[in-house]
Amino acid sequence: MPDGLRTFRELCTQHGIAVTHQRQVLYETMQSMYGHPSPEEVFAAVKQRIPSISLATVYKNIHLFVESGVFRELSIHHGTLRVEMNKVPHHHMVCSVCKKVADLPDDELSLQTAPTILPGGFLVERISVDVIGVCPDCQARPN
Amino acid sequence: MPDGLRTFRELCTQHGIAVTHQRQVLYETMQSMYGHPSPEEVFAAVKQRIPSISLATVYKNIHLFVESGVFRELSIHHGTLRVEMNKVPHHHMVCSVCKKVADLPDDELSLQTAPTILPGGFLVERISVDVIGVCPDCQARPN
DNA sequence: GTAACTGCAAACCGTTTGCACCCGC
DNA sequence: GCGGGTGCAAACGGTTTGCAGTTAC
Repeated sequence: MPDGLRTFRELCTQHGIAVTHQRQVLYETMQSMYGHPSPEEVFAAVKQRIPSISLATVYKNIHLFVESGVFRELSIHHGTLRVEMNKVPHHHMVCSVCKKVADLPDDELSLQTAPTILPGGFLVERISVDVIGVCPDCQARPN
Repeated sequence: MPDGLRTFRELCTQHGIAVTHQRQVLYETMQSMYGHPSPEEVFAAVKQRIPSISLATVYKNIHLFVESGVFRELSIHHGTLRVEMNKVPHHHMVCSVCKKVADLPDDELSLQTAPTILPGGFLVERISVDVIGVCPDCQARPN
């Protein structure tokens, strides 16, 4: 049995999901891609190894990977445009269950003033801190 | 001239945008709403004062407010699902121009271990730090 | 007067769903 | 053999666009 498959098989067992060819190729492809590609980009890449794969399968499995803890969602957001109207500097508490966003006063969690230019040449405008967790409502609610 | 209009007029002058009735009501409504409502929710609220307003106008003006600096987008993301495949703890540099996300090693910007439960009863799982700014490519590129 | 703004309807695009068939366990 | 996975096509929902009429400056 090739190494890749053995490893992937173990990973699936660990996370309680079934092993399929599509799943394995998807996983390997994602691992090999640089940065944070979109589902469409992943789809295009996987298609080179499995031309018949469908975009729906890619979506279903990316979600499965995220739900089962193999990967993580980059940013938890509502999927719709949200705007900041609070002028006072503050951070956000984002509930990973219900996705609600609450403001967190700056002084509960202070952060040093950042350097203006980071080593790589990135020009810093501001730093956004999201505290990800579970809000009181969702803690109380039975799952 | 009522106070609200005078203030809004000044705000528009400051940000270089024209004053319209829809714009003013939209602004006031958004200011008065709690949290971070979606465009649909804002639309529903504004409709109570201007029943004929269209959703397109709401979208156009929210974007205008964001572009001209009256409000700020809550989270800069691609508008599509992105997944974290890098297991090493790190933060992100998000370019506000091209929206690209690059990883930032944890040690360039360290953060104290967070309390597990915040004063409000929020259960913390992890803290996500985004450094928002302009990437080298976009600094070099003529606007 | 003219450029910008509004409202409408249609188009768009990323994502999800229902279903018939197929495959892993 | 059965339950879950796959591929397809159609549906969905949030957002954008083109356009004709209207308004701000």
